[in-house]
Amino acid sequence: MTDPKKPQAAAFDLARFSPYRVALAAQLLSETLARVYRARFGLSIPDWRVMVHLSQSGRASVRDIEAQVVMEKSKVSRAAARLEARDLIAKRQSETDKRLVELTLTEAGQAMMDELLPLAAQFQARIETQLGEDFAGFDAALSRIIEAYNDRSL
Amino acid sequence: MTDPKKPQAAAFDLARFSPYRVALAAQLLSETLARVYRARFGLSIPDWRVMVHLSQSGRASVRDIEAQVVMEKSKVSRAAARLEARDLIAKRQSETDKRLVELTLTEAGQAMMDELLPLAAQFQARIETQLGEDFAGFDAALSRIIEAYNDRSL
DNA sequence: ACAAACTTGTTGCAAATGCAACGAATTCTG
DNA sequence: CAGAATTCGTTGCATTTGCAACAAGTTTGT
Repeated sequence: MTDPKKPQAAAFDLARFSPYRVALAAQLLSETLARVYRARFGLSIPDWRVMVHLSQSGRASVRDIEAQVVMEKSKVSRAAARLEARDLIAKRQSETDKRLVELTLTEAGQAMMDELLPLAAQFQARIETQLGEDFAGFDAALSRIIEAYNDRSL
Repeated sequence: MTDPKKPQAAAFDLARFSPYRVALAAQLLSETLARVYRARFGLSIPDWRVMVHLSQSGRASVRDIEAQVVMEKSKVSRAAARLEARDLIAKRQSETDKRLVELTLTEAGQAMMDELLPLAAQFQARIETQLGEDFAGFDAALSRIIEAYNDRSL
């Protein structure tokens, strides 16, 4: 018999709380990846996100990256400054709109991504293998969450 | 025909990269919750995690929380200091091992959790509803990830 | 029983972060 | 077209973070 005085509060268990579990999974995956990025390429996660986006889009402004990669613009700006200092990307003022800064990969940056992206793809493949039949539901759930909470709801 | 010069690098797409998607989902969920914790209770996420753990375990040392809630001990220590200053938790030296600090909820802290936990439970229920049939696979996948990456693998 | 090794929690410090403010550029409005 | 409002990127500032160093306490090995 359980103590009738404690209303049990639905016996809340942090270890079963999805927001906590997602945060934990994200942290573990990020740390694993960050170890590779950092050790082999000297990239932080913001750095890496900027590099990947440029590798995909060819060129992009700070604002583009802010929107598509979901990082504060100041974070993007500082990542870009770091990457430019290392000559991995080039920054130049856009000609059509002089407020915008056009970011592009340099050759060195391109070369780094040629080395890095296969590793990332491999990591992705590994995750899919590890999750097996659960991957589909997992990915679908992520899509729903991302969509549902993408603006300031609740 | 695609350009034979670009090896395509498996056409890497950040938006399909699971670590990125998980990080994004975690960020969105955390922000949503943090808004509630902060606005209604003045708690940061580290604060909230400590409170929840104490609410479950009754008493715990910094090290216990570090292990079970996966937060750096300095983060736990500082959260505990903040919470003690607000009189939401009590800190005292353990009698059996004087290195340890025993943390417990004060009455005020208990009262806060009595108000907070139902909201959390409600949020959890909402997520499960939103994810519907995908929730099972989602949760199973999270378990696998958490288990697989919980030590310094890769 | 004693020294060495380890554990626990706090703190100093440098780096990262979020936010607001800003200057420059552009768009909107009448 | 002029002035107001908006957008863009950077930077200053206060806060948070992670890491290493540390003091205090405990355990281990002999």
